[in-house]
Amino acid sequence: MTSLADPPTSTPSAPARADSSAKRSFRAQMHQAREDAIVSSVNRLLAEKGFDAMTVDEVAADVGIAKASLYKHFPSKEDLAAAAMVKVLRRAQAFLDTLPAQGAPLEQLQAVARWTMQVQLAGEMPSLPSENSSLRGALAENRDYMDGLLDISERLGQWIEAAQAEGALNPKMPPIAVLYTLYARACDPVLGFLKGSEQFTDEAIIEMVLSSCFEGLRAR
Amino acid sequence: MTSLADPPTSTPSAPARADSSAKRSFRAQMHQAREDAIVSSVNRLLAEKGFDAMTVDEVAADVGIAKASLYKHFPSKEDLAAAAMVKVLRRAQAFLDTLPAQGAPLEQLQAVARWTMQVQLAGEMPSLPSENSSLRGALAENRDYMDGLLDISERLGQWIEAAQAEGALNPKMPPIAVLYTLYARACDPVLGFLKGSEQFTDEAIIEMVLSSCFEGLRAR
DNA sequence: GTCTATAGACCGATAGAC
DNA sequence: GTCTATCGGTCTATAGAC
Repeated sequence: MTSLADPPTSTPSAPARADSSAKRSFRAQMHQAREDAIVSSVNRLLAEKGFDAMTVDEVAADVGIAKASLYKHFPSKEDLAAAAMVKVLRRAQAFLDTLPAQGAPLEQLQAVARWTMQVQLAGEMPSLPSENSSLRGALAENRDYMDGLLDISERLGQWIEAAQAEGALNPKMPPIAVLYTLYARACDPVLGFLKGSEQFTDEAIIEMVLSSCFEGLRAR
Repeated sequence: MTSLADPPTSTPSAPARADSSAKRSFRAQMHQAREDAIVSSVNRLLAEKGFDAMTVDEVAADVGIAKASLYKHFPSKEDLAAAAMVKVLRRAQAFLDTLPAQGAPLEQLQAVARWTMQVQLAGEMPSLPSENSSLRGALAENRDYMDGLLDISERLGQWIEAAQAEGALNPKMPPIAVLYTLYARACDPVLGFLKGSEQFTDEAIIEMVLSSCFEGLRAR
């Protein structure tokens, strides 16, 4: 009875509007809006407390809906978190799309690192437990997540190899190590530490970490 | 920690090892041995699962004692973790003591970073949740922990400033940022990622991360 | 009438505390 | 070994939109 796939002819009484403003049924819009609100809340809560400390009651309260309604959208807490992770991957992909295709590889990589740190300082970078937890498994099963992650790694990998080929990046470093090092900037605790010291602006913090990442601590 | 049957001693963390025929009662020795075993187990479990995922039942089972006995030694899970943290601080202080006092500051700092990464790869670096959690507060209240952390920060700070003064470290970087960056190496997820790739030895991983930390990703 | 969201009680398991 | 709190997840009954 429950047809998840929405046929285009859902509302019989609704006259087909001009295609310019016409869209899915009112219900579907509400559904989508609620789902966006859920993912947005989860994203923030995940960023500020982490997966284990986040409770689904909390999410429901934050969104302003009943917990049972949450489970109409996502069958488990893991799926909730996975949806948030997929969202940031989509955001990252969208950011990559904005980068000029012919830019210098090194600058592309720096731009990406800068972006991930901005997202983290904005409190919008979900922190997933690096090792343990049921999340690992759930994410590994999630097609959207894995595809997105692979796509991003692929694109960064191209730039890394190009930057090494043209002598901009240290060629002695395995590309995989460079990739992981960049990913690690997204959850670098140094950002939070420096922010907590209240001595620097967000911009200054990002430039410092970016510098230490690419230029190193040693004097040049 | 509340010392119930502790003889009046001036120094809280006495060696207590060499005195086989010493004054300490048999009970006290047993007590100490059990406590060492507990802290050791907590240290390992904390390193491999983190504070939230670690249960005290697990700790009791791992040590091989009753859960109730745990509470004879530590009044709460937080104190358990704090004891493990204090232990690694003590190890770190002991390591700092082994460094030649007249060594080049930069090399001292590199040696410290290398040591923390070795400890982490050995699965002996307890990972504490950087932000949230009740642990933060408990640690901030713990005198031994705060004193040890301050002492280490002090000594590293001296080297950092000395290294900058002699032009070995980038003088544009605030010392506090350098300090946090070095601390962050102790919990750098890149080590685990690279180890998981099974392409490198532990030594190679450490040298790569050490290089990226001090030399930077960019070609020199 | 039919569908769906809501509020809130409710259950089972687990973990910390004692 | 027991108590108690919490949390993930479910269920029911009511209300309202179509």
